[in-house]
Amino acid sequence: MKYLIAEDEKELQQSIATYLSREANVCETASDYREASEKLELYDYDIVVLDINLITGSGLELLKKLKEQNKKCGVIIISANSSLDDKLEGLDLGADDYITKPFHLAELNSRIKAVLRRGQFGGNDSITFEEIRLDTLARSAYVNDKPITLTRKEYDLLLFFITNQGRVLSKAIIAEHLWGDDSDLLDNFDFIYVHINNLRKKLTKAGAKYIQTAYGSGYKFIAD
Amino acid sequence: MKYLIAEDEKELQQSIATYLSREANVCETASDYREASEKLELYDYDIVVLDINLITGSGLELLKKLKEQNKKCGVIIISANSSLDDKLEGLDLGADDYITKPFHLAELNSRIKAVLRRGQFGGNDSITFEEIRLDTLARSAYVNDKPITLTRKEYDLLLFFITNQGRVLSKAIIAEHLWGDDSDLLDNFDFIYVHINNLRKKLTKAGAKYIQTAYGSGYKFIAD
DNA sequence: TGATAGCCTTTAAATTATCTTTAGAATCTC
DNA sequence: GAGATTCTAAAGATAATTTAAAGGCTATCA
Repeated sequence: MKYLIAEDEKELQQSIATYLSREANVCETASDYREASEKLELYDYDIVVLDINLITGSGLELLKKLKEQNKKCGVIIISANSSLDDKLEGLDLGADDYITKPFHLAELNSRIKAVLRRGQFGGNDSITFEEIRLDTLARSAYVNDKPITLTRKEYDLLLFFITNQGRVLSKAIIAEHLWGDDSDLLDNFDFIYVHINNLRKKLTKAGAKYIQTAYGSGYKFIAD
Repeated sequence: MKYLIAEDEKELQQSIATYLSREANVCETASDYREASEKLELYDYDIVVLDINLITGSGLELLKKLKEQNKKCGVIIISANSSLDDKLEGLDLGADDYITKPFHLAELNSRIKAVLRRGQFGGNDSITFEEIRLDTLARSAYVNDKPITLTRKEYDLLLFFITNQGRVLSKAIIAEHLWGDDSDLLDNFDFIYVHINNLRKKLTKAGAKYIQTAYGSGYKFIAD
């Protein structure tokens, strides 16, 4: 999972980011309207935590743009005052949930989880593809209802594949989504081969082989 | 796609080139003003990554010249300081985007992709010609919505044909665009025959035959 | 109009690049 | 510190690209 925290109060931003980076693979931040807008244009996120009262521009504006571009990421609004108007307008514009300052990080986290569940996984805690089922709460995987044990990276990789089924995913895209762009690894993607291989072995052993190699460009997850 | 990296810090230049050469067909470099200027005059590029602070001459100067020559390539400026002036001036002069040092290679890559999308493909991820459709994100090709598997060179060749439809493309032009000028291959273009033949076979088999031979001058892609 | 030289098509083999797989070292987690 | 996970390195397998070569086609000029 890849999150973006758009919040201009540096301290709050940092504490949110620190807390959530335990949950997400990649947790990036934006400190003003421009940065947030730019990052949203450049990258795909699963979740955006958006402060409505960004100093340099309205979060609502940003939200509007986001939804016009038809991005599929979930949006959770932070509003400073408890004025209902902002919240309602935000929800009208397509935000998935809101939270009012001050709040507990744990609450934000569980709201995010709820949004992910509702949005990406169709209101369900589990997401399925053919005979594969992922329990997103427990982060566990099943093939034909028999559990298979996956490591964290394997689970993340499988989830990324399933949520992007049919699309060719280059090693660069996979690396960006699972490792972020702040890593030393990024001049050498070879380690991805190993994870692909490990995941493939486990899936194949359980009778599910959907990871196809697109020679020279990446991998794709597809039913034959 | 053909990129030029105009950057005089050797190390940075190399790491950019290494990263981007996974994405582009041809990724050439220029280490000073003269070299960059020369290459831009001689060859066509889809993207130029241009350091504004080239030691031996101003990148802005180069940009100005480029735009006067009305080249259609996308330009992304690298600026060392975060001084807004340089950036704004750059954008004024026709740069398509800018990025400030230090930056992540993945970000540069995403910006390039965005510029290409906006510019060359009219803001769209897929590009069509009659019953052929290319999904530029997935690097996959369809004829009448049925997928056809192309190798990397075949895909690149087809994309080059479609984006230059109707125009006679000499083998030299094709070679320059798909292989660059730094190769040993270039005193003998015969290998292009093989790629043309392979691509033709696949397209014909799928019911699309648009590659016409212009005897003695090249090939062109055209509806009958 | 038919001989010829240059250009193109096609196939197969050689070379090169990319991917798979394994084993073990480094790192993280409890 | 023990066990699991993640990453590195390298050898082997597979697919793509290039080379080479034989034969067909096209324009040109006797």
